Amino acid sequence: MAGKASVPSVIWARPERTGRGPRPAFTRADIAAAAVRIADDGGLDAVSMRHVAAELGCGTMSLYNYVPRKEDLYELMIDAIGAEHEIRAPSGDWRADMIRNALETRAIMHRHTWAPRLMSGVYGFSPNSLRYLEHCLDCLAPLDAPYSEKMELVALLNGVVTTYTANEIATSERTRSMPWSEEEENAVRIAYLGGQVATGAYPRLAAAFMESSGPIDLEGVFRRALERVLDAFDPAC
Amino acid sequence: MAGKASVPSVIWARPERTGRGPRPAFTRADIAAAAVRIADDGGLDAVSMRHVAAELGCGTMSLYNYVPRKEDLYELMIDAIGAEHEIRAPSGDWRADMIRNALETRAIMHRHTWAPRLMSGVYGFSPNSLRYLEHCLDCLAPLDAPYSEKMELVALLNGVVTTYTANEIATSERTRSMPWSEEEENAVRIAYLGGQVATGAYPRLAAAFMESSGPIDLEGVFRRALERVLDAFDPAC
DNA sequence: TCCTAGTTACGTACACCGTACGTAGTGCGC
DNA sequence: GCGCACTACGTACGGTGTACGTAACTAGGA
Repeated sequence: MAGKASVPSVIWARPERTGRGPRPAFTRADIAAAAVRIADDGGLDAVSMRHVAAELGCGTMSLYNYVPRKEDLYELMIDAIGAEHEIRAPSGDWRADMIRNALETRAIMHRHTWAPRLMSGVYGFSPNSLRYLEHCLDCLAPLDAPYSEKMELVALLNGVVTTYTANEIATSERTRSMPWSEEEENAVRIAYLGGQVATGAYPRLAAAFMESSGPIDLEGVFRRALERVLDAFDPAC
Repeated sequence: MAGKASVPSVIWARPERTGRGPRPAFTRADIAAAAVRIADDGGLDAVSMRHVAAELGCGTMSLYNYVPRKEDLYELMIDAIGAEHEIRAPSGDWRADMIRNALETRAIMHRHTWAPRLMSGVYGFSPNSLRYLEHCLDCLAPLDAPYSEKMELVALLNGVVTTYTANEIATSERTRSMPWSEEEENAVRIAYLGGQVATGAYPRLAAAFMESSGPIDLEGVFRRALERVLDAFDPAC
């Protein structure tokens, strides 16, 4: 009556099995693990329903019993790597704990370089996401602020971690995938960017590039950004 | 010798036309405009090489003369909406100027809701990106800091704008696309999330949801986040 | 001036994608 | 024990990006 999908579209809202008919051959964890394995070596584009089904050793369409749409498969993948967060008791120093959490998230994303691309299209209420969110709130207990503000902190921090790490991964993959890497860096930055700057249209950019020296320390930039975000929530600042 | 692609993969590094053979029928701007038009009504998934070619009134494979790979089409799209930034002379108040820039970026993204999804896979040195970056550095002239720090400010601010706006768009599209919108919100948040919380496994989350009241003011949250990030760079704080 | 090399234009073809649909087999709840 | 809900999966359809081959065209060098 209301269209094709009369069932909640969020996969976490439907039970894993209902207890009728033959028992399912796989768990969601199995499927997620297979998909993650494929994405880890082969990239996100290698994750297709056919491919995942083959990895599991079943027919393509059988997968649709477990995962109604491909988007839900992505959801399972995000949840699966969320399990890699090592939850440990808060130390009492909320800044240190949150920095640790952020660095761990970054490490996970570097381990699964497809993750940032998925992050921005996903629901965010998977079991492991809830677990991680709960843990963050736990770490933030010493901070005297309403929960709404703590939620904003977590959201902001996660956003910064995601965008920064996405950038790191993008640049690293760009230079890795090119056979000319060094030459490309020169050809583009000098011939094009340098060419643009030399037109005089971008005087401040030109000055900025003059000032910059040597390769930039990505982790340093990342940590500094974290500190700044945390500063913004620290009453002691 | 070195593989299939012996030409720089960044589209901005190759000239728009080379002056031999029949003159091109379209400019990059034409192509970008067509793609943006398609994405605006029809979503990003509607942007296919065939579709864009049809919109331009040419054969599919002709498009490949202008745009070697689809990824480059995305690059053109991002650059095209970057032109919507209205560059105006800095006011002297760098905080106000940067907030204006951020709000404008947010407005552009709300006008082109597919933009955030593209942002994290794109080179970032398109002409209009350079123009915008130059403008930001211009606005930041009154701020006494090295260029490296100003670059970090711009990066952090852009990251925050992108993630926040992406979230806004994601939630708004989720509730829009569902016929049950209100029911879904209840079914999921109460039946599932509430169910999870009721297990007692997430005490802090439970407390947070108890505390939350009424719908949240998205723009308020956004502005607050901006202010916080700027605080972190303001020597007067 | 003509020739030729580099471009544009574009149709065809291939491999792959998500998934709607139909059919067959299976085992729990009544 | 019956029936129904579930699993399993083959086939098929309409779509995708793009490699390749061919024909038309035009600017630079002879």
